[in-house]
Amino acid sequence: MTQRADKPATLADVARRAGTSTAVVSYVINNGPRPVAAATRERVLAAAAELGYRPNRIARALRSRTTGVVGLVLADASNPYFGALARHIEQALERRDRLTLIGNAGYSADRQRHLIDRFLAAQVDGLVIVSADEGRDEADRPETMNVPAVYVHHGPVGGHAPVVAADNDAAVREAVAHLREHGHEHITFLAGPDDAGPVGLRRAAWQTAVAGGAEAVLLRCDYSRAAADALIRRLAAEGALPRALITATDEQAIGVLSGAWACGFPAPDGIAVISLDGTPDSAHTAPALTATRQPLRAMAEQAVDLLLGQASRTLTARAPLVIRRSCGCGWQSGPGA
Amino acid sequence: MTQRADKPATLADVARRAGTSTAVVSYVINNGPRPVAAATRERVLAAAAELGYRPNRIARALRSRTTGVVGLVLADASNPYFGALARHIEQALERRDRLTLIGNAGYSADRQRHLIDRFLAAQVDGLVIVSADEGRDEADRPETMNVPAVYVHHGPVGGHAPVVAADNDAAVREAVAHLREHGHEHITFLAGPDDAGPVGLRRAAWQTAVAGGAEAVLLRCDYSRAAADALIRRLAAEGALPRALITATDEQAIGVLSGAWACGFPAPDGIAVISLDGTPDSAHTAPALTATRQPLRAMAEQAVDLLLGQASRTLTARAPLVIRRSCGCGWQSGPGA
DNA sequence: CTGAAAGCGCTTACAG
DNA sequence: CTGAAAGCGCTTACAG
Repeated sequence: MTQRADKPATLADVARRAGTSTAVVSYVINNGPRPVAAATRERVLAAAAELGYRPNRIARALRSRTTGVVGLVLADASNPYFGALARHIEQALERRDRLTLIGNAGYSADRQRHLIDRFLAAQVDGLVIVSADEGRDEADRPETMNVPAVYVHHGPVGGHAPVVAADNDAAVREAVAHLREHGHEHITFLAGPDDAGPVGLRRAAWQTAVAGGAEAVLLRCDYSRAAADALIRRLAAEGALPRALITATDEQAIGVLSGAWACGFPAPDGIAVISLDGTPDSAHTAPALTATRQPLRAMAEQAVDLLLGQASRTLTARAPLVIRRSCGCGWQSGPGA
Repeated sequence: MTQRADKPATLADVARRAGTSTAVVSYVINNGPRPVAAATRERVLAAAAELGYRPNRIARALRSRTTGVVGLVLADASNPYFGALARHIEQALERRDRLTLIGNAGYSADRQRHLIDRFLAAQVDGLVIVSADEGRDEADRPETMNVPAVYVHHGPVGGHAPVVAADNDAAVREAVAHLREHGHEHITFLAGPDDAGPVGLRRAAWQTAVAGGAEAVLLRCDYSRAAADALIRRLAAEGALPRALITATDEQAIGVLSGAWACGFPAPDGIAVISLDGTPDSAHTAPALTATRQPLRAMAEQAVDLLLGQASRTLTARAPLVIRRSCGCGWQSGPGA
């Protein structure tokens, strides 16, 4: 059936073959905006099928000023947390028949701004921004440009764009409570290099949760496994290894686990660890990581609905604590076992 | 300087302001294909700057039939190996002023085909395919469609498109040799569920490398951490845990490490492990994973050069063995220490 | 319900 | 070196 032509068939080819006008062909291909007689419709559909007609999205975009493409700005796709988020966002977009343009900003505000400019030049219908650090003013430019934007994971301080993120406060409270059930009084927190982004929120939530309890130590390091690994080794060497630690991110937790193991203080006996960024794969560390499970798919769905105007309310999703072994829980038993 | 207009400036606006034709403006914006007098050029540049002119890539694409967009088909962006590859490919493309459309095929040939169709409809200038399993014939369609394609990590059996991959044979030989230096005679291999993709090549290379030695056991499981973890637990329960194991992928190695730890046979004493997919983060497992380091950035650069016609030869890059602890090596010492 | 035609913003022969 | 104009493949008032 499909034509063996060198050139792909155009709307005009279909119209000619169906003996009608390009307007009518457009109406049936797009189911509107004008009605078409059933008989005509059949002829058009048949002609399109015979010619193997595929609409040229570029031409459509030029005329209708909507591309069906959304730009996704990411800090770093090789971080599994962002990678998983990217996958869910791409799939949510795909379900709504949109294409995803991706860019890695690499934790740099300059690169992020540059990527957004390129996406804007490509006429994206919207922007999904997964930023790790503080969004500067430039992150707000998209609104200015009349392109809808939504932030996932974290948004800029004074921005107008919606922000989709999990409930950091509840997650931190739950982690602190769980470590207390294990009998820990000193619950240390491992934050990022500064209080930027959601990690700042988590740090604050921890501060509040441990207030009134025993003295609480705040640790900081970069978000890489390597940095956390090195920090733990240093602390162990100084005899200052915490007994119970909540890490802001999975990557840090993984570094803590490997560092502690290397120093002879493996978790959970040497150090009890809970992470706040749980991706599915955090189950396969040694020992298995107890972590807050970020509802990535729900976040992606909501972000995309918001972006495409199919939802209006921003609801912060619950991030439940998934209890595994790094906190000190036994195989099947609860705290204290 | 930038105009406060609601509508972005067009080529025609710039031409009007510079008192020239759109053709001339196009020539200066694109540095060709016709020469322009220096004075005219200055006027055009000034006008463009004053109006904050940004070329409309959609219009350009419709006219010139080249979009500056490349489609990247990936098995799964939440797998850190693919995520890292995706990041390098996007950045290589960005350096050459191309945009990257991304899609997750989720290990499904149907979804991969569907994604390629969508990318083709969006008029991509090329396709980068990072396929995990056997590429079926449909993976070859791109050539038919006159869109250049390049496979990274693995290509279909009888395809014409170039394939960029690391040297699996050499990597496997090196891993086997290293475990032998540690005194292991029985070197087990953990492959995927079947011999599809590069893993099949690695399996074959292992077969060859161990031929003539002691009896060699082949294991298989899915590519997830969970599957490898479960396999190891089962083997341990049966008393059939191998003493030395090469895993086809990092994800499997991580699952092996966590499973072995959970069973009381932690690596490297309980089981010596080497992985063949080393990403930078494999350094932060417990114990640190000895692995073949895939030259991801070099692979991405080469793939993109090949795609854009800036390179013609496919050279398989060396994937050196990075010795850490899971093979049994000590802190600073070599094999046997 | 249908058709002829304008126009989206560019690029590029073609003619000066 | 420069300009007037056609045309890329669509969508969509507008007029029948």
